[in-house]
Amino acid sequence: MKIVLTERQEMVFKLIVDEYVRTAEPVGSRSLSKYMDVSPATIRNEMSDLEELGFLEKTHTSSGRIPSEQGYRYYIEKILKDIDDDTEGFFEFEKLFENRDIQRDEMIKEAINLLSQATNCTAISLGPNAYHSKVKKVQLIPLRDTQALILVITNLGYVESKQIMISEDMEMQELIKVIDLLNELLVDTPIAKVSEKLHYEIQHNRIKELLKYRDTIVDSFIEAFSKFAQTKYYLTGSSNMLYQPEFNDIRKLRDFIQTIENNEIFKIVESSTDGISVKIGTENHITSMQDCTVVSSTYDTGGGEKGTISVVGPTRMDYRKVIRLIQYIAKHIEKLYEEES
Amino acid sequence: MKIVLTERQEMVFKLIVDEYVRTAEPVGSRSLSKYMDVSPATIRNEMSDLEELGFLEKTHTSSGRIPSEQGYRYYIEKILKDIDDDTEGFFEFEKLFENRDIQRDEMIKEAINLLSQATNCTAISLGPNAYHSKVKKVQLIPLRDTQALILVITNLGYVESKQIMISEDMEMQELIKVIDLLNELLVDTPIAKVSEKLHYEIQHNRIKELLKYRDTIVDSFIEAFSKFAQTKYYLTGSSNMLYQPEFNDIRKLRDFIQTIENNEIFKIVESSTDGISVKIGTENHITSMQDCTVVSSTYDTGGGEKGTISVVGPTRMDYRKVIRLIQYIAKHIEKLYEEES
DNA sequence: TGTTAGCATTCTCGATATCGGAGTGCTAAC
DNA sequence: GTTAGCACTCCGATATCGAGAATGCTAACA
Repeated sequence: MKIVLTERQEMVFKLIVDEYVRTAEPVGSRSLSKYMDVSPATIRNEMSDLEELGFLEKTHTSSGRIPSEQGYRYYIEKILKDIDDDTEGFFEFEKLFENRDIQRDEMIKEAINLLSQATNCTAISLGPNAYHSKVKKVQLIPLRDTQALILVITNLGYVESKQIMISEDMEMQELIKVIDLLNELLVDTPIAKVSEKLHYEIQHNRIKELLKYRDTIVDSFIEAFSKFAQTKYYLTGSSNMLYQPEFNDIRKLRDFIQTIENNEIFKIVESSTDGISVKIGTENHITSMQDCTVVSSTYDTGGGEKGTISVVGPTRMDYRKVIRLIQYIAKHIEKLYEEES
Repeated sequence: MKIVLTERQEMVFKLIVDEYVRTAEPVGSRSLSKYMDVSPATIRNEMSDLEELGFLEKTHTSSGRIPSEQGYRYYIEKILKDIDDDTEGFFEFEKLFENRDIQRDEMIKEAINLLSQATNCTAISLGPNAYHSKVKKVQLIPLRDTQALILVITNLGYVESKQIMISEDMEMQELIKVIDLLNELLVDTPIAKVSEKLHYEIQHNRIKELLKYRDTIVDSFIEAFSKFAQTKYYLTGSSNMLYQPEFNDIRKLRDFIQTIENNEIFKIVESSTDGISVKIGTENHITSMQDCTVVSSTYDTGGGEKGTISVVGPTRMDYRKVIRLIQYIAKHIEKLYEEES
């Protein structure tokens, strides 16, 4: 069932959220009365009703009110409904995205830096990994007598390498043949299918040459291929938000740092669905994040891959600002990928 | 001038350091008397003398004693003098280094993980960067019509890449010529000298072909080269040490986290000289690290490059354990590099 | 001369008490 | 439906107190 608030309730609620976000202090009726032309007593009555509806909470019997999780949820739904596309206040970001001299990955990294600064929260970029791009070329480059470098390059420009030892009983001619064969087999194969394909070919004995070096060369290549599957992430700005009053409790502070260092935070971010997702407080299912909200947006790279931009901050964050920024950045990154293809 | 302590002073001092390291509490005369067969009063007299010599401190007029920076310094010098090479208690590490299936960089990373766990401190691995290795090969790999990947490979097996756009007025034949020329010029040139050499050649007009594409291709290559100069680092375990009592003060905790996130901590580690270096408290010149010690050891990669293994922890750390471990790990990494060359 | 017992003194730390301020809920009047 | 007034609650800052753990000093002892 849908709860409908009166206009004045709406106003009281919005004022409380805004004020609480600004000050981190429970909001009392008297301070609200300055913004409305009714008396504190009237506002108290409204507050009492809003509390009964589940939108507000008290920290103790005679404290002011703070928004509840449900309250935030309501507040955010309203924001998501009328997000504008205007870019007011995004000057730094526009300047960044207009810069043609910076490579895409660098640009994403810098956008994350700006995002964490602008929001005073932790900002995270996740993926995309190269798992779904296709093999473009496989190479072997001799470095010294006993050593060579194997290289794998994908159609999207990802590169992985691995050094290998060359024992004396391998002949260079033979090695080159192996590489040629691998190229023949693997070019245009999606990274995800490489291992499968190699095993298939080996089992069916189509490639006798490969077998001879199977243990060393082929395994090394498989290892190089598997590196593509690692998700690339970048996280920054956690120290900003630690100065927020919600982290005045030293245990919370420590637990949060640990959550970040253990990469637990990525579990939440990874699980986010397409489009914008907002996970408030207990919705995160991690104890040390019960006072935090994670806002994420995925972006599409065109190649079936998705990346994610996220902001982690106290539940008491400037949701409008955060959501607008994330959406803006995600769109622009998508555009970067489009331009390249 | 060299201060000589009596045997009993030596004993009192060592007991105080060990006890303080264990409990993080100032050590009183009565608790020491349990380990020595003299009365607390006698020990108090010794303590008083040791304080006058600058080895001990009080936290307030009637508190027990804690070691001073000078005291730690003395204690550490003694440890450094008689480090044994035995590997007692290093079982986990030995197991790791014996594993032939793991690549060097992965092994270093895992050793750093173990190091931070074993010491409850932050462990850091720095470098080596590829700045002093030599160009082995330069490549251009077409990806799509408008796009190509440039690759730079060094004799030590380092690889850097950069994607570039190919405008329509460039001809593939021409590009290949440029690459050939670059190879001719640069192979065997140390990365550090590449930029200089290119500029010299361009100025002296020896390479007309290059000029035509100077803005795009050559600059992109220079950018790829410059990536080699970036130091590679790995840091882990900062959340362990935050639970130590010296970080009970929330401001210290926050400031320390910030120091780590701002990479300031690397300034200290980078500046460490050859062999084992121990920087205690204020020797670090960073306010948020005044209660910390940084222990580092460099290791030699054989190619003129050096890497560093470091541990950052409270001044009250188990110095013997930390120093032995770091030395052991550094030696083994050096061995890994030797085996490869 | 070195060691030790005894004691006044100092300081920390946790528990308890006090008090002003901010805010609420309720009642009664407008 | 709104508002003034008032009793009540709770927080947080500050002060006070006492127990406990050390110390330094003095004087006695071997």
